[in-house]
Amino acid sequence: MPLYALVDCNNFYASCERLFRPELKTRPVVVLSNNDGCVISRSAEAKALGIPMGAPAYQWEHVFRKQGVAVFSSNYALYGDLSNRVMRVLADMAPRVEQYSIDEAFLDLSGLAEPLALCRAIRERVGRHTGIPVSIGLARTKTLAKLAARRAKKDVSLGGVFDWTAAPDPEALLREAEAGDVWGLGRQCAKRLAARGVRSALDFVRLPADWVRKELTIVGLQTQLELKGVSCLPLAEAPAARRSVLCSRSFGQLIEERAPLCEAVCAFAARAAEKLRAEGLEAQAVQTFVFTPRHRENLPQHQGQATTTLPGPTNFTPDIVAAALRGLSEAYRHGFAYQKAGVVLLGLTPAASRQASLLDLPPEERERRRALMRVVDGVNRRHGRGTLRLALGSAPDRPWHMRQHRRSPRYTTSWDDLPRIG
DNA sequence: TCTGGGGTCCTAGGACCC
DNA sequence: TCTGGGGTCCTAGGACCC
Repeated sequence: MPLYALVDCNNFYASCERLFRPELKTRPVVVLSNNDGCVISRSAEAKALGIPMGAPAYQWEHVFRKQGVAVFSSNYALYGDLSNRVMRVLADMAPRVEQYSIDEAFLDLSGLAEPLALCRAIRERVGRHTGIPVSIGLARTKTLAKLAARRAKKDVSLGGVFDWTAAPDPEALLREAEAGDVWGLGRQCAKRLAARGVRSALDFVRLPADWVRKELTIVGLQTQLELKGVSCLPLAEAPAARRSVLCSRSFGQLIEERAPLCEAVCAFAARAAEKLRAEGLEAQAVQTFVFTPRHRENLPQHQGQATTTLPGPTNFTPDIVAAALRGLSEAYRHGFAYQKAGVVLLGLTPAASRQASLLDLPPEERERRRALMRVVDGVNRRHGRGTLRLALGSAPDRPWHMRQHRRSPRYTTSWDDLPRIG
């Protein structure tokens, strides 16, 4: 019988910020999204203040001040590094690990003699080695393991680990879970289910399978089976090949003019190409998009999108930037105030297994370009992103750069930011 | 003044082919 | 008079996740 554990870091970003600021241990902590836009992580104390996930920061400033909430801009260098440390502990202790997100991992514990004891040991060691508190759920399927971990997090008396397989009355557990809390049943789904009188996970399990298949597609049916204890989602140890690379930002202020949009798109395309090279990939197509703000109906709305196919797979920044700018001239309409733009790279293939083509540049020229990109990437790695960049005007301190006023130091990944003692 | 960014998968519909 | 059917591939849009 299959057996899965889900290891979930508690309030991950907030916990990371707290690690290097022990005086915040009992204070409410929140972490804001890019652009300091909305709340994306909350400590238990912040949740207790009623600050919801996704809350726009400006609407809660008064609460932050009055309640002494410690507010941080997101610091992905820090979170990524701590995530790696957590994952290393898991890899050391569990036979098979699937990193599911920056703060979660599934473990396959099928056939182990003492899975519950192992989970407790894992929780203890992750805490001791990294300082990050985790909750662990143990169950026959991934979907049930998610629910179990949720329960482990909510009910402090469980000591951070909950074993669904040992529950005397699993139906009662499903009855207590809301349908919308089930992994795979999102907001739209929950709304449609509610209209049919489905409130709890148990209600959902009891729906006729053919109705679920028809109305919620194969994905909904899988979720239903998983809740019944039939495992449909295997552990994915090797990460799936990446299908797209995206770089997009909301601007610090709205932009109407073409020139600053070009600068932004140029910077996004260059950053996306950098990611591509870091993973040894090439792209076959470049998509550019622009959006006006979603939340302001009084402004004229426009979403533009255009995809440009490249003559052959490439990760050469100038080619990708040029394609992105061609896309922008199609996507852009004069007279709209844009709030966000982005570049997506599609049709990804490994650079190493490249198909030769008649349209290819001569080998010397291709090698010259590769060498150029190697130098640019090397300098930017050592001296900071954007040290070397195209001269299309993507200078720092532009109006489209994001706000990030409250970022913590890069304690663990930058020598200059090492914590000082005394 | 002010509401994130980065991914995946499924489905429907059209183009194209034989 | 009468105008197939089945397969594949691609894309756009929508839903989901963290």
